[in-house]
Amino acid sequence: MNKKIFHILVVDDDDRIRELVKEYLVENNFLVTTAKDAMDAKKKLEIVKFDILIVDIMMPGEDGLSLTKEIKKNDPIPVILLTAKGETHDRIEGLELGADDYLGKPFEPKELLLRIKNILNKIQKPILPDEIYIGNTLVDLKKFHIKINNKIKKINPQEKKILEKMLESPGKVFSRDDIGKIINISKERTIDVMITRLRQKIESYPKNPKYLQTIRGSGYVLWIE
Amino acid sequence: MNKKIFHILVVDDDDRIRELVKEYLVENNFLVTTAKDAMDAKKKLEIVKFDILIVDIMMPGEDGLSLTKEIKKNDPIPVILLTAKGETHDRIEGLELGADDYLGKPFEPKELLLRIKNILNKIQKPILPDEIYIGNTLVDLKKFHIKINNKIKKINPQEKKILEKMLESPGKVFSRDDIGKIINISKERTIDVMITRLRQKIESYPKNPKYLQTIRGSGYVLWIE
DNA sequence: TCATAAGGTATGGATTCCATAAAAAAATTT
DNA sequence: AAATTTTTTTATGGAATCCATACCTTATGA
Repeated sequence: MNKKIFHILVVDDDDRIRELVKEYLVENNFLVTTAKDAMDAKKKLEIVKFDILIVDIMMPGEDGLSLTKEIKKNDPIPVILLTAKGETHDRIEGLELGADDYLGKPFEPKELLLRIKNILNKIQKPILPDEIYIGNTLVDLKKFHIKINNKIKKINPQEKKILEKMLESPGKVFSRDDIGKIINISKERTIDVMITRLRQKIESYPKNPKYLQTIRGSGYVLWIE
Repeated sequence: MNKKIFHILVVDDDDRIRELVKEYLVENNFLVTTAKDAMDAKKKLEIVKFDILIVDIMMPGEDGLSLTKEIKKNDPIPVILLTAKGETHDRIEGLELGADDYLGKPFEPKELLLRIKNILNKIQKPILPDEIYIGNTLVDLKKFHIKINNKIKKINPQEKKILEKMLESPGKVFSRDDIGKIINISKERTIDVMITRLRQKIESYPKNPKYLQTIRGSGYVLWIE
């Protein structure tokens, strides 16, 4: 049985780095395509589906941050940003934009490989059906709908994201940190608020939650029956 | 805006014609591979997946008809046959064998291009029936008509294109980018406008769209019931 | 049982995103 | 080339959502 071969797109204007990275990754059994700038990258993204993107922040023309932002709008593809030494601000901005990881230049190829594997581990997500039951509550993630007691309620994108993740692992305790990572938020109260809202939508008696429960000191769990 | 690049295999024993056709198609943004006889062609077909085949009927060794027949047994790939002048009988036989089109030599490259595009158009799109219902709204794409509440409204070419694509995948979320690709537009507001106009035509209550809905942050979906 | 930590929620400002009217520009028909 | 239709842009207001804060409630264990 063969493992799936992952296809990586490396976007960097520096020929040397591009080829070096490519060579190293190919040695490690990845399929690698390179692009020398944002335009080139977008062209290739339209034609082929990549599993992961490695993007240099500093590039002539459209820069890596902007490219990442644009791509992430339509595609949840994982992105690793390459930043020149000390670009702390960019790093933060990059992560906020939805980059999944970053790596400061100069870097050890081995380190890059590590990050890639790390990300690939994470993305092996089970595919959820469009309609899922939580007790008698019908959740339609695609439509952003919840049907409870014959009433239809709408959920918003953030709520959907959280629900989606929790539905992938019913019974698993999600710490606030976990949830924060899903929707890029850190304040604890804010996360509580989102949970409250979700309860209002999926529970018949939100004050006595049956499915979306609090684990004091640890976080929240979702039970689906 | 970039389109998918199609890969064409040209099979002809005549070097001159092979190169001429190749050159012309490459100029028109196709990826072209050539083969000088049936054996050569089959070898290449095993290695790479082509989108379309152009085959000369008259060839030393296995001829074009036989080759077509053989290939079509395993692969529904579209084939255009090239026939010498006056080979009427072959033409008919060729079409019976499953060739998708034929072209009599000598031909204008432009004519070949036309046939290719014609075929690619067909295989690209799932075929929709002429009349489709969206709820109680009757859409006739061919006539550019929409019949809603017993009134008939006209849709414009662009509107038709969008509707067509969305009807091919009801329930699929189309990002503005997706829609932009359909009609070659990039401005987001412009796309909003087209959606608004479509709503005016297919929805009974355009302000509360039931079928053509907005997915905030993601795009638009069309539901047909 | 009381003090304290942890969790719940109502509220609202800021921001982002979307709808649409109206006008300009382009394409098409007459 | 005038008229008409269609496409595209622009401007604006409004709505949805995000996110934080303040204040309230509940659980826990000393």
